[in-house]
Amino acid sequence: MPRHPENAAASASRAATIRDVAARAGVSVATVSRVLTGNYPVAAATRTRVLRAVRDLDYVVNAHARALAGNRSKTIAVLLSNFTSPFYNRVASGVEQQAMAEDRLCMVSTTGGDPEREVKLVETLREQNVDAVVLVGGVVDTPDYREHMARLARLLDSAGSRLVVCGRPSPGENLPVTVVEYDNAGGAFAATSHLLSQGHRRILFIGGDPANTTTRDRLDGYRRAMAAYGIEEDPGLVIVGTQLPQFAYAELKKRLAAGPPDFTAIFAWDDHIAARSLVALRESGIAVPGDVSVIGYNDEREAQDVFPALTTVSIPHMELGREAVRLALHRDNAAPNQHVMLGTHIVMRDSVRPHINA
Amino acid sequence: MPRHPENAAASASRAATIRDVAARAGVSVATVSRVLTGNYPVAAATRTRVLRAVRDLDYVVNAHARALAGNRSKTIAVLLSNFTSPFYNRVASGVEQQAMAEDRLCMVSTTGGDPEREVKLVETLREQNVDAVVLVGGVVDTPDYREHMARLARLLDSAGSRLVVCGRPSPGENLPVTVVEYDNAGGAFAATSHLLSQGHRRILFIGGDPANTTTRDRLDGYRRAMAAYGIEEDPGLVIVGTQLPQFAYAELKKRLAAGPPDFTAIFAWDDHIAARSLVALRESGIAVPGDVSVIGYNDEREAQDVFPALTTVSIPHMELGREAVRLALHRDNAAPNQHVMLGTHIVMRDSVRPHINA
DNA sequence: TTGAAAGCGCTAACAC
DNA sequence: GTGTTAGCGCTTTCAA
Repeated sequence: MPRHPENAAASASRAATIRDVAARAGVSVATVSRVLTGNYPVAAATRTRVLRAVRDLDYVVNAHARALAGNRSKTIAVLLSNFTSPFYNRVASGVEQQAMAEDRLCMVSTTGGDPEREVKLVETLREQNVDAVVLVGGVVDTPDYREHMARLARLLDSAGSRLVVCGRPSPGENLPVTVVEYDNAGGAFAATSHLLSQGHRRILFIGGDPANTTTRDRLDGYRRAMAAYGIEEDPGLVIVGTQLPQFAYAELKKRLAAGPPDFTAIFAWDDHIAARSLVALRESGIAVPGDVSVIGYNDEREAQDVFPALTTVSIPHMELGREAVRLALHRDNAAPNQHVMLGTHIVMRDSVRPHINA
Repeated sequence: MPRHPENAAASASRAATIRDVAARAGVSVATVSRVLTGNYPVAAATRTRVLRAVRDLDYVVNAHARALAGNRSKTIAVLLSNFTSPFYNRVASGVEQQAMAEDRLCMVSTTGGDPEREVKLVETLREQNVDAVVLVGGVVDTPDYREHMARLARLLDSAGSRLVVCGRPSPGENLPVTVVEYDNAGGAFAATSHLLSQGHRRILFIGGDPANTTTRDRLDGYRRAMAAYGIEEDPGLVIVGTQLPQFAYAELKKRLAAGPPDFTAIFAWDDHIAARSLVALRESGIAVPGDVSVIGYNDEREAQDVFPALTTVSIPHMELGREAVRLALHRDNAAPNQHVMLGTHIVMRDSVRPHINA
């Protein structure tokens, strides 16, 4: 039994198309299209009729047909290493915010930190015809990987899309890629300098995967600050391995079990590691900041809730994401590669105290 | 100057299409399509030639054309209230995991907790022809909102898509919607009962927006547990308002400044609020769990890092997300509405101690 | 100001 | 096994 057209939308087995709208409004599909895209003058009366038909039929354009017919797909893709790191999420949040402001949809996927999977996802995103692909976070930087990135950048570029890397170094010069960094090494330099200015000389660097670019840069800042104070590096004061908090926790416990700390301050790779270090310290009967000072990185919410509240390095996460989208969408075709670096700053709380007997 | 076809991919202004591949492989587009979708037998030699052409041209299918030509778009959409809540992220993580396992892309957007924006986003997602839309997290449940949801469910359904609500009550019976809940009230009941079994009688419930369904359920569990112990409710022991940690912090400080605590335990709306409560308590010179016990909800990573480590209610976040996708994709058309409820459990740590002088 | 019609790139009958 | 071809729903010339 045929249904009344009035009821069609609510129970139709097939979604309404532009043709249905045109028929109902008594105009051509072209006119409907014009009303909907709004890029062409249409008589007011006609527009009203079309709009009414659209409402009556619960019509929405088919984004795929629209994308196919020439327009881009109006989406920005973000690739994170995982969903559960507040750091990445805040960047993603910034991306999403700006994407929305620029009338784009936002698509988030995770790579699990696996470069291979990252490459494969970019392929898939290429299929989607996205406006830009934003890669967030540090990575293991091998020549092989760089080569892959370079290829992806060109591929995306030739498809009218854009590769943006956010919080990681450029995969190379003269590539059609947008780089949005924060001053990672600078933040580490500042954190270490802060500790040094408080009289600390034996500063333990803990956490992070040494192959990771983020670790490399933070370690670099740490070393430069030490050198600037004329302190030669003690390799025994650098504990790296993985960026898992439990790694740092276990290492610290082991070290503290072996004897009293041979350091007066800790520069933790990030706030999670700092938080777990606080626990290890407390369990070993060492007071913070009484006996040992601790400084973190990232200024995560957690930093305010642990005891004592963490002094840490704040990164402009959201702004990183926003800038990524802004740059990718409004790029100047004359200048193929864009590169900006955002600053960081220290947030002082209660986990650092001057060291007197230096 | 025309380029060599060999170089075309790297610098073409136009991405390769299936026709280019067909031409290069010396076959028809249909054959290329068959090789690519793999749903039809093709001679081995032909397949090899096609695959080579694909590689040579850096060809990837146009997802929009494919979606338009009949297939669904192979994407799952997730709507969160925000990106920065670990709770939502873990659910999103589960969704993404399962989506990937089912060979789907995952699209995440945020609503800022605004029902109106949620509705608008679902519209946009409808344009995208997604396989399913997963709505995560509690919401302000008004009749108006329910009506909207019902409409969206039908709309999505008629477009062959599926609405999944995750961690919030069903918008109504007999609707083509999948509901994946966790036992929110049950968790609150267990948490409160745990406190009661430890001898606590004056238990402060703190945090949450009373209009929010999550708050409603947790408060319900709290009350049922109190009633089960024959304790009549003291409205002065329920502090609700917003789910912002600073709200709970400020309220608690105010109350503690006015005099010694008139409660021996706190049931915090979530772990963030519990963490901030810990800070407020510490600042007011009240020992935890010596003077006051605290229990949280969600078992966020933070729960392990604060001092003392929080006893809390664990929710199967990831499983919630996975189940949402699983159900949405493999639904039985005969049974329009699906509904599952996952259990919660208490994780005991150091923030609860028996209350002696009860 | 509006309509007709030619694609966009792909899949899936339908032929051979 | 493989090729031909008719759409999928939309945008956009080109005409009127």
